Amino acid sequence: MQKVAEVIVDVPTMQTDLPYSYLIPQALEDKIKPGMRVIVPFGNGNRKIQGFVIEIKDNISPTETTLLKRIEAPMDLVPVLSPELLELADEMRRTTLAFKITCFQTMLPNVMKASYDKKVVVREHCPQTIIDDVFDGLSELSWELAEQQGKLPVIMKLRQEELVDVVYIVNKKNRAKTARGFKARLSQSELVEVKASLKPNAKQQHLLVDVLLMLDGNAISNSEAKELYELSAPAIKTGETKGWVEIVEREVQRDPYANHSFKQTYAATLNAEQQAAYEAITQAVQERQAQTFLLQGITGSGKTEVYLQVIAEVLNEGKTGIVLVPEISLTPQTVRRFKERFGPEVAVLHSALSVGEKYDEWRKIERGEAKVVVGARSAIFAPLDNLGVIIIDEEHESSYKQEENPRYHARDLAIWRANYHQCPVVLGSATPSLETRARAQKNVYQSLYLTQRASQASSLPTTEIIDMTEAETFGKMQTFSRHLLEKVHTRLQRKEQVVLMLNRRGYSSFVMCRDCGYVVPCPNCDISLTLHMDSHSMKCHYCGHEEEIPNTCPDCQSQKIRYYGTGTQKVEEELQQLFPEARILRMDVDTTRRKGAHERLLEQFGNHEADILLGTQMIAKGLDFPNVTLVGVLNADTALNLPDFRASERTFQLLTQVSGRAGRGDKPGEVVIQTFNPEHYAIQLAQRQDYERFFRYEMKIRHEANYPPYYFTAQIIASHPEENVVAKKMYDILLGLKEQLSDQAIVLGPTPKAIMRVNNRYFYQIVIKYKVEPNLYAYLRTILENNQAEISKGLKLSVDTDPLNFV
DNA sequence: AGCACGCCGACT
DNA sequence: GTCGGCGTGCTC
Repeated sequence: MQKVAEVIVDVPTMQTDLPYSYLIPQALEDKIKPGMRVIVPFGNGNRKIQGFVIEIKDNISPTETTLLKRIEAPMDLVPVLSPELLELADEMRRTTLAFKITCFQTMLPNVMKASYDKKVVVREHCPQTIIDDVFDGLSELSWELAEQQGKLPVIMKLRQEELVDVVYIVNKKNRAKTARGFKARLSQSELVEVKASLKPNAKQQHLLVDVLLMLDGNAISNSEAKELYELSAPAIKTGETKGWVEIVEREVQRDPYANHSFKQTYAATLNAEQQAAYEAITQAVQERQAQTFLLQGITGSGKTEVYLQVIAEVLNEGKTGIVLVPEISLTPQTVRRFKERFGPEVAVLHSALSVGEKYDEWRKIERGEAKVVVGARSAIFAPLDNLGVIIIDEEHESSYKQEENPRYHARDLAIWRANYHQCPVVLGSATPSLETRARAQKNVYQSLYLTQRASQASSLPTTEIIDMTEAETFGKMQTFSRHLLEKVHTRLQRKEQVVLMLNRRGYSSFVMCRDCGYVVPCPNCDISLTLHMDSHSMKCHYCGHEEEIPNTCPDCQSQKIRYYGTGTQKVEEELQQLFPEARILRMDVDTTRRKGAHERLLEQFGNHEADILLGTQMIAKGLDFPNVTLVGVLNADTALNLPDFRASERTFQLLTQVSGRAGRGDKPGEVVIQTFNPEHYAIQLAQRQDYERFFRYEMKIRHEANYPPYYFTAQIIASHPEENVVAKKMYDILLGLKEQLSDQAIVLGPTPKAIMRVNNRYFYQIVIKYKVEPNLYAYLRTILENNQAEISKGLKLSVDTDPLNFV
C-alpha cells in the first residue's frame, strides 16, 4: 500500500496551519520518518517549500492517494525532531496559539530554517536568439536579476509559450562546516615500503608517511596536520599525485570554547541544607518522579554547587540534564563552572554564538556527545534523550518568557518535558516569582531552602535607604546623595570596587527648551526622543528614528535649548567630574551591543582595571567580584511607578539581587539605595532582604485586586495605523468575549497602551482575568481566525495566554 | 506567503 | 473593445 506523509508546510498563516498529505516516492519509502524536514511542492505553481513530516500513514484509500502530490526530496538523513519534541510542539501550539510551523522553527537552530530562491531556466526547444537576448547566452537566470533588469514581463510571456521554466529552490543552510583533509590510500605495510624508498633528504615526504602510519587509516584535516606536525601543503599534494593519500572533506566542529582551558574541579563539601536539597532531588531522579522543586536560597548560598552535584549524579545514572540560565548570566564564568566540572560533556547554547556555532553545539547534543546542556531560554528544546533533571536557575527571570510567537515560558515547557521523561525539575531563586512560590506553598512544588551563605566568611551586606526627597544631593542632576558619594570616596581610597546601578527606564536624557518647555518628540511614536552623545543625535528607542540635535527650539526659536535627564552617559560624565582619578566602566545597551562586549567589560572589572562599574539592570545578575564592597542603586523607584501589577515584585527582586553583589569576599559589603519612595514595602523589605514578608504582603495585594497567582490572565493586543480602526475592532472583540466568558471572569479594557502610538501604529489592549474558563483558548483562537481578512490588511493582533508585561 | 482567478477603471 | 488594478480564496 502507498505510504503517505502528513506534512506541516513552511507557510506561517492561520489557514495553512494544518497537516497536508503527500505521497512518499517508492525510493524514499523507508527513508522518510516523522520529524524529518522534506521539500514539497505547494500551491498552484508547485513552488518548492520546506515541510516537517509529523506522521506516516499507510492506510489511505487508493482513490484518495491519486489526488496527492509527492514529496520532492528529504532534507535530512535522520529526523531533526524526536517524537517527544513533535508532541511538545502540539502542546505549544495549543497553549500559545502559535502556528505549528513557528513552533518547529523555534525548537531548532536558526540555520535549519530554509530560505527560498527562484530562477528561470530555458527549456530545450527555446530558440538561441531568445537565449542570447534575454539570458546573455546562459541557460538560466536568477529571479532577482530578472526582476532588476526588468525582464519579468518577457519571461512571463516566454513561460506561457513554454519556452522557459520557473524553478523553485529550497536552500539548506545547515551545512556542517567542512575542511579539507586526507587519509592514507595505502595499507600500513605499503606505507612502510614507500618510506624505505624515499630519499633521506625528502624530509616533508618522510614526515607525511610517518603521519599516515600514525593515523592508521584515519583522516586528518590539512590544517590540523600543519599545526600538529608541521606538515606542509605541498607535501600533501605530492602524496596525492603519487597516490599515497586520498583527499577527503571532513565535517569540523566549531568549538566556541576551544581557546579556553578548563581545569577539572571536584565536588565541594555541602552544608547540611545543601545536602538535604541534594538528597531530595537525587532521590526523585533515581525514583523517576516528575516532581518540581523550588530551591529557594539566598544569594551566595551555593545553589550552583547543588546543581553541579545533582548533575553529577544524573550523569552517574547514565542520564542527561538541562540547565537554564538567564541570557544575561550566561557569561564565561557561569559556563566555566560547568565545563570545569564536566568537561566536554557540556554543550552551551547561547544567543551570542554565531548561527554556525549554535548549529554545531546542537549537532553535538543530537549525536549524544553532550550529556549536559547549559543555555538560555531556547535550550529547553535541547535534543537530549533520557533526561534525568531540568534545572532553571533564577527561575523568576522574565527572559524565560519569549515575547514573540510562540510566546512560551521555558518553565512550563520544562515541566512538560520532565513529565515526559519522569524526571524532576529544579526551580532555583533567591526571590521566586509569586506564582512559583504560591505553588510551593500549596505543595504542588516541593520546597527546599538554603538559608546560609555557603562561605562562612561572607556575611549579608548592610543596606541603607536614602530618602532622595530630603537628602542633600550633589551635581546639577541631583543623581548622587552626599551620603553615597562619601561612601564611594572611601572605597576608592581603600582601593576597593564599587558597583552603581541606574534603573534605565524613564531615565534617559532628552532636550528641552527652557523658554517654552518644548521637548523634541518622535514623529512616529508618542514619546520624546533620547539624546545620544556618542552619535551626537536624537534617537527614538521604540522605532529607531534618528535626527540631529536642534540648536534652537523648533517651536519658539529660542536659543535656550538644554539637555536634561540622566542617561548612563550623563551620569558617567558627572561621576568622572566628581572623582577625576577614578576609572569608570559604563555598561549599558550602548556599550554592550557588540558581540562579547558584555563579557569583556566584566572581565576588565574583575581584573580591577576599573574602580567603578556603572550600569543598568544587566549588572545585577550573577556577577561575583570579591573586591566589591559597595553597591549603590541610584534610582530604585523608576520601575515602581509603572502601571503593571508586577512592578513591586520586579523592584523587590532587582534590589535584592543587586544587594547580593556586595561583600562576596571576606570584606563586609554595604548597599545604598536611593529612592523617592523610602516607605514603599518593596524597598523596605528589600533592605531587610525579607522575602517571606514580601511574599505574604504582595500575595495579600494580589488577592484583593484579583491578580495572579489567584487569577490567570490573558492579553489581547491589537494595532493599526488608524486609531479608530483598532479601537472599533477591540470593542467588537470585547463584545464577543463577554458572550463567551462566565461572569466570574473580569475583562479590563480595551485601553490604549501606555505609549499608544509606536512606529505610526496605534496600540490597544484587553486583559482578561479568570479562574476557570475551559473554552477560553479555543475562543481566543477563533478571534484570530475571524480576523484573518483584517490581519492581511494591516491589522495586527496578538494574543498572549500568560502575559508577563502589561505596560 | 505566493499565485490564480475575477470583477471594475483608463487606455490603444 | 482590452490591459491591468489588486480584492478574494486556495494551497495536500
